[in-house]
Amino acid sequence: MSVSQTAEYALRAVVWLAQKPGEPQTTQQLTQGTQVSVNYLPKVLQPLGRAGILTSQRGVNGGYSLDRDPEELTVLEVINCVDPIQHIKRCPLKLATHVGGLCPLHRMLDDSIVDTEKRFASMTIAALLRQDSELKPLCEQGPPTITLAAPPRASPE
Amino acid sequence: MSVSQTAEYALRAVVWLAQKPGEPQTTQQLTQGTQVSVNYLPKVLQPLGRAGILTSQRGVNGGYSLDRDPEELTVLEVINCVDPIQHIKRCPLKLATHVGGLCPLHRMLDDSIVDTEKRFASMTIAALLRQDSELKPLCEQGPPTITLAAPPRASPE
DNA sequence: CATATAAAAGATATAAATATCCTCTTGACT
DNA sequence: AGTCAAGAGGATATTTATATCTTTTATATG
Repeated sequence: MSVSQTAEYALRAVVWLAQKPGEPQTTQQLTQGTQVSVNYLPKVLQPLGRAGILTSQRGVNGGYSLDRDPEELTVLEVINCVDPIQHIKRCPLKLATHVGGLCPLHRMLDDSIVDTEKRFASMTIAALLRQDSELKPLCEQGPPTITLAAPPRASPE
Repeated sequence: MSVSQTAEYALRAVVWLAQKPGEPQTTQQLTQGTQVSVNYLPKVLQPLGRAGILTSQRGVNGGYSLDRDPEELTVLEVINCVDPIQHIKRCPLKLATHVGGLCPLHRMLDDSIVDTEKRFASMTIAALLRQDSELKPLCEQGPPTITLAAPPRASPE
């Protein structure tokens, strides 16, 4: 994939939270919504918390909530938070004469990185939600809260 | 990086071989030219051989040589050979209603993969060599063998 | 045909990414 | 204050990617 598994998990979580404004989501709920392992999810969310993208509340009725306006939050920011995109800045071969520039091969590889980065920078979370798609991000078609027609008792696994 | 280390190594090797037509290169020579570990290089080159991108000759005066016209060989082919680019074809969450389509999030991630792929597909090895750059791919300007001659190069890391 | 050379192939080691588990701390609400 | 829900953080496990090492096989050349 173009981004790491962890970064993709982070995006899932942020997109999910953006669809639940004002409703702090517990790890259980996020797991249900994003299909990310309940064990791994906290590890993914912590850097997002430190970066101020989301806030977490402990204790009863706690959970995670998005702390940024989805209109102003870009996909790139989320990715860079958990798994920063690395440019090719110097010649990986450390050739003496290639200091300060890249040869055509590495120039091209870096160009593709820059392009991807631009795409991610110009895409906000809100834009994803707003998209005219048959499919809502991460959601089954029915009301997301009553996914299982069962009480909000998360089933194990 | 946008491509795996192994894929980047493969590109280095192919670019190097393209600059040495008619001169089979031993692992030693390729190592010198590409700075890829002499132990790892064969592992990288073998899939390229199986795919008919290069040929190898054992024994005295043996080595690897490019078996394809650089004008017709794309960066994508080389990459796909050692580390195929994977599209997002199905919803990674396995949502029942997302069969046959991608939600905006995964649509966007896949779009970026497709874009990268297009760039790689439209770039030939010959185009890399032909590029009007100060720097030749992988090569020092002077004779590659005398890398450590120059003293006044105490540039920053 | 013997020998030196060079790649192929397999086995093993190391490092990094991903995932799991367990304990500690926080905070809301009695 | 006591209690319990819920995240934080550390330690560990697993998997995958990367790298190394050793043995085997092919081949040009004397």
